[in-house]
Amino acid sequence: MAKRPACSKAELEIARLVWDLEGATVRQVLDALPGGRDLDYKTVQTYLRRLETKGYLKSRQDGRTRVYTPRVRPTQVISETVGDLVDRLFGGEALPLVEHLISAQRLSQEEIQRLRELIDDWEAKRHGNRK
Amino acid sequence: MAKRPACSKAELEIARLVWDLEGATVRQVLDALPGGRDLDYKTVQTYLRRLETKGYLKSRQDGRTRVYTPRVRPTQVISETVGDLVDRLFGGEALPLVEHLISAQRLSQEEIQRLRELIDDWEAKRHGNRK
DNA sequence: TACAATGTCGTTCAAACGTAAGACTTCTTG
DNA sequence: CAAGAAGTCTTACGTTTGAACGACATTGTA
Repeated sequence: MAKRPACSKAELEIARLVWDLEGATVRQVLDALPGGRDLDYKTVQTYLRRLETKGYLKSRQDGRTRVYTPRVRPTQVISETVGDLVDRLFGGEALPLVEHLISAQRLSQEEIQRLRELIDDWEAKRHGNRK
Repeated sequence: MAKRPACSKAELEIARLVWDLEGATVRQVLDALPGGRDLDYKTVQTYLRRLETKGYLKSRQDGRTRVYTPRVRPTQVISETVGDLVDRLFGGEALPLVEHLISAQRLSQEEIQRLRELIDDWEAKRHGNRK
């Protein structure tokens, strides 16, 4: 698959918002920025344009405004990004990352509870128990 | 705490090796690079120097060679880096990251097993059983 | 002893990043 | 209708990043 140029941190942040919004205009992205993150309209516009030329988004003109939509699946990009982080920061091992999340209290008690359920499900599925 | 300048992806990769080696020279880092990652001696040297000026490492002269050692705790840096990723890519939610690791098969079956044990331990500790 | 290795420190250099400003055009509204 | 808000597309620009080169000093070894 033709590899598109990597997408930078700031761009990634913007791309995620477009995914979440399932397509968005500059303004919608701007409004969706988390409180505290204060970017200029023009800046967001630049990131969106770059994301398009890099192949992460596509866009269509809707009247006077341009609407950007995903062009590659989010999971794809997430996979690449997380993979890179795991490689560089944990030598390719994913488990230490999860351990970190737990010990650094990045996961709340409820989330850990939820995680356990996820694992249970996953295992049930794993060694397919009859109906 | 006086914030040191962020450390880049390539620098991070090098820093991690220094932590793992618990202090290292340029050559040791070079030798510790994962197969496939082919950097010039000078390049590694540059990254180490930059990591020092950024405050992540310190160094002492040992005879003719310079030995670099950690200056900030690895967990500190991991925390910042992972936190940033989680913010930008998952809007601050850590659980989706773990979900991704599981569904994208970034964790082997054994690791998931191991993870469950970790959670068990964590919970046992969590609602402190007397003694 | 001569010379290839191995080190050090300072420089370089193009590309990518982060963040916007300019110059216009087109709606919207007092 | 006049003026500002909201868009578009282009261009800019200092800083980092990734990756390495040069010049020079020391060392192990044929």
